[in-house]
Amino acid sequence: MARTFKLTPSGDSRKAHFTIPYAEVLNEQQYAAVTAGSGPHLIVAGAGTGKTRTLVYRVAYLVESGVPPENILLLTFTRRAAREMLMRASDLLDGRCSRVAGGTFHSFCLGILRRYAPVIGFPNGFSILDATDAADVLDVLRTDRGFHRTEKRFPKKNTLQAMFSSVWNRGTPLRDLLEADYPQFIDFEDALRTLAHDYEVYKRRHGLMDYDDLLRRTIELFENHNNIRTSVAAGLRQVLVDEYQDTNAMQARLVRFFASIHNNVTAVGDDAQSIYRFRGADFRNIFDFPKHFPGTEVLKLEHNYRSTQPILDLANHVLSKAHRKYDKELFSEEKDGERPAIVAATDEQEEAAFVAQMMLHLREEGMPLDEMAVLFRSSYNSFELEVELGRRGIPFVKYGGLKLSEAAHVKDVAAYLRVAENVWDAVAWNRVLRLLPGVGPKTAADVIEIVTAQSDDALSDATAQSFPPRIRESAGRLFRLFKTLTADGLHLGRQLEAILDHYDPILEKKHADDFPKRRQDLDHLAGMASAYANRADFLAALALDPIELTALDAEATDDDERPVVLSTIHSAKGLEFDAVFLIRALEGVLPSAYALKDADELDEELRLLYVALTRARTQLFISYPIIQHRRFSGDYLADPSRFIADIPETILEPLQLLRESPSPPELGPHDPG
DNA sequence: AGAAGGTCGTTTTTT
DNA sequence: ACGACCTTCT
Repeated sequence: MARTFKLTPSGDSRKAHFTIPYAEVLNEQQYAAVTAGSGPHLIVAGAGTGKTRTLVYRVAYLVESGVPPENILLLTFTRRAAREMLMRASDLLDGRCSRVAGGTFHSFCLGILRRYAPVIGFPNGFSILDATDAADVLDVLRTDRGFHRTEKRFPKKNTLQAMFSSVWNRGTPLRDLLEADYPQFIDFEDALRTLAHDYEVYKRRHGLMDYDDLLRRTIELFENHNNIRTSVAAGLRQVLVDEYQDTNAMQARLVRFFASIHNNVTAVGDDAQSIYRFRGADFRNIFDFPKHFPGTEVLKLEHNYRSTQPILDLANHVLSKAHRKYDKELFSEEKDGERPAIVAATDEQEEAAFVAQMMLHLREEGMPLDEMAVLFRSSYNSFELEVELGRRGIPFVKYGGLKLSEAAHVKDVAAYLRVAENVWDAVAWNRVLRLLPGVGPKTAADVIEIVTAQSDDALSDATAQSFPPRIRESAGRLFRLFKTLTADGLHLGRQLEAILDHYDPILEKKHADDFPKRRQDLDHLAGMASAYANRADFLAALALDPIELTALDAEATDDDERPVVLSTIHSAKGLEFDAVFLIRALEGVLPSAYALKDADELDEELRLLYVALTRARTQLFISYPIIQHRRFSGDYLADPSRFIADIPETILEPLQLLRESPSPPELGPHDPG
């Protein structure tokens, strides 16, 4: 490691003129965190204590203290979070914070790798594989090796992808992972190693990186090329990390690299809100922070400004039931407020009717719709409610459902762009070739072999002529499309037009039933594309920025009233609302059926509930259906979640639904007395 | 042989 | 609504 020599600020910058009255707008603990000096800092912040606000002000403070914005890095959990925080910081300082670098670990690493990829044997224009793409590659390799014809059941593509991803994200050797989580596949250890090796070779050969590669290849780059590590870290005078409790070992490692020159890190997190264990996150990371950064100053934020005391009473009560004890007790300045309510509905439809009707009631009392949120464990938990809201004309957006970028038609269009960007991208080739009539797995594989074997002009006419006669014509048209796309200086919007011309008839044939809806999505996509400077940026955004499908719909409807939010609890992290409805509080849902046998996993489900409850400012409703309709197993009686059973009525108030007979169901007012 | 079409069983959370 | 798997068509 290079020797370092620290310059102390000169007299001038020390007397920086501050335009923001920090001491007046922040409480004492926040002020201490915002104005903390150099060196490593860990801010342990409970839910609703102004964590985001503190980070925003710290960014502004650093800029005002004379740190150039481009030397500050703000790492957040989503790119949306980074954008919002930097916008707020910029508002505080008339735009001066807009040049702060911000984003997710994945997007920041992507930027580094784009620059240095050739150093580790990848093209600058390497493609990014999402989890589905990665699984598809593994499926091809699995078949090539003949593992689909084993006597005993061999793991399927999605399982393989999950297994290999866990090895990296959890830092567990394959053997240990198999013993702990996949004992049924333990005999295949050697075969799995072979497959993992094939996968590495394949990605390198075709210029592909999956999500995990973005992190581990950056680590590899820093480890093997000290000069690159030094030059990147030298430009990062301040590193701020949000949601530190949800980082995994690779991310913690990256933070150490980023801060390895200046040693100025501010990490913010709450161990009680760690909810990404399945992705290798470990809340213990947050306690290891002081070990990794000697001399860490630990600061705390404890005053809750978000929720009323009755809501915090429930949250505290729930958390106290955790296996592992948290020394955490949230207190609010707002002592009054309504008790959270628990509602037992007869079935999912009644639960949906209750939520919809209570929303309309709150709206009549003056609460804006976009100050209400419905939270749930899994994205499909809201299907009945979506129907009900549609019936009543209540606008909504849904976060955490199916992503636009994961829809088949969007992946198809992206595949054309990917081939244009990286002709060796076999995954994209496979996709576009399979769209041609008469092309299945075999023909596609043969064509990919021919194309990727060309060293210079892969898209030449000669290449096209070597294809089987039956696809020569359609492949020729495909090649002409790629010629158009790669022509110099063709605007991205034009490129999408060319793709849609080619793709339209294919889409119409493939999805005759819902062609107009899908076509509309693609028009949105083309509209979004024009905001990007080039193909690579657009493709990166598509791969790393989740674009929710219904969020697009909401923009399109141009309604004057902002919509209600429907969200998975995971996607609601960091958000807050006046009223929160938590639906499907059932055994097998929250906690998930997958988590029932492991104490650590159960604790994570409980923290998930804790996160959901602490999103609420003044109103909190928990509900569950007594009878669940299951499409396959028929109706059955469900048990309320163990986490909310047996809570004293002084903390969680039962709310009886009264139905006016015969129908439609009419609901009683919140407080009948 | 390899593509296309039909049927059955199934759904955690995300970069 | 989607994938895995099986059957039928070219």
